[in-house]
Amino acid sequence: MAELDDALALIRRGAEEILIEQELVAKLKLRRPLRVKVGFDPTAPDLHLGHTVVINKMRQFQQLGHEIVFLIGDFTGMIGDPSGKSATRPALTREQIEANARTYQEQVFKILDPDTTRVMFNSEWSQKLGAAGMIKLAAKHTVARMLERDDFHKRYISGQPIAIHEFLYPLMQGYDSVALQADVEMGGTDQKFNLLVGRELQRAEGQEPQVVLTMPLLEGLDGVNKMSKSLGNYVGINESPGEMFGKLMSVSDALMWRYFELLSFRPMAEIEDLRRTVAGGRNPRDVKFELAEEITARFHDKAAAGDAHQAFIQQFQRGATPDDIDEVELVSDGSGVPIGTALKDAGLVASTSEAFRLLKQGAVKLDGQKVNDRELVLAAGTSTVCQVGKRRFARITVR
RNA sequence: GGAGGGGUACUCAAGCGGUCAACGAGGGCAGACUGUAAAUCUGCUGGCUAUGCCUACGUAGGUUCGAAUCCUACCCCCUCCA
Repeated sequence: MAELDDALALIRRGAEEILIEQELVAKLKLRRPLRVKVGFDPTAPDLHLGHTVVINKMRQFQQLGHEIVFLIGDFTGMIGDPSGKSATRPALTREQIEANARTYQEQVFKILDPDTTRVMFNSEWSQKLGAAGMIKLAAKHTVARMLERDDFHKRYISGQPIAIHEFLYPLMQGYDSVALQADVEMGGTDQKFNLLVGRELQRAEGQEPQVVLTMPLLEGLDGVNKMSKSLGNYVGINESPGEMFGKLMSVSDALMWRYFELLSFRPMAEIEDLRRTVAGGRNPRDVKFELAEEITARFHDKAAAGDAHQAFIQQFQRGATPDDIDEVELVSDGSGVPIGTALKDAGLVASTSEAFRLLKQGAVKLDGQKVNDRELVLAAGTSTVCQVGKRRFARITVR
């Protein structure tokens, strides 16, 4: 039974909740590959590390020999998951959805084994359901039950709008589980309600209900809010090695351990060892280097991660200018470009007003020299390394 | 269908005829301190080479010397009744 215990330990790692764990144990004992379903919205193929938490868990199931279904919610995508805010979703065309699906796979197969991952689209069965089937499905749930869902409840009592079609989302997602006869479905904790609906619908169809496994929502770089693109506290998996490495280095020491648990492929025992060395006096920064390098290497390669590490040390520990800074060429009428305009046009600041503000605050350096004169003009024919704050650089050449 | 409440900057939230580019909080950015950490302190936080001008308080009009503030219509949201 050691094998079963190991499998269970791996599945439990980082998981928020497993409903119902006893059922999972029973399923594992069957010694057959379990069908593990995870749904993805086809609208946002721009993945960040937060999304990879669940994908990493998929990978673990895959390593244990189970069947992974990567389900693209092209049908449910038309509804739009109500979990988020109330942004109206533009209807996607078939081509867009397929393009997004491809982008997904490119990104996701950096983590998952493409050979043993089944990619499916839920329109395959949802489309056939039709209006009649939809009504039948809707009859299986009550408004009161729907309002139990936390975000519906909150929106309801705080007077936020809830559109009727949003109620359909959990039902359709649950129907996916019925169609697939899923053994396990995973998602973020925000998905818990939807996942549980799947259990009920399966039961209603006489199927054995799926086990629901929720993963925590990864905290973003600020350590407070969940990682999301709109909050700007994310690390995109398509970002450059330098960006990725730098962003990972900016997480707090406390958050670093969370990232280790949810993002690193290292065994937990090894992570515990690292924790002990830090408790014993090792600089947490150095451990963070290891994390940043592992993650960067995953989405790029080992060499790139090493380079990013070196560049990081150069830039921040030695205060040097990074060597891969953006080159910007500005054209003037011969009289040069005023500093405010130059910084704006180079994309270092959003507006000349912001440029002036930052100048006043001493955040602007030209060739390493702090400047604060807003009347300054970058002369034609010169090339200047401009720095705004600690991280924004550009070499501005004026012609 | 009826009655009432509400829509202010990234978010929440004041303001209810001039002193409002709009209090306050959060967030964000910058500076100091550091390990580009966290915590803390300080400043900034609509645009325009600017001691001024322009655009903004749901939308469109109107009243007024002057409107986020008053009036009219419209749009959107919420609550209660049906």
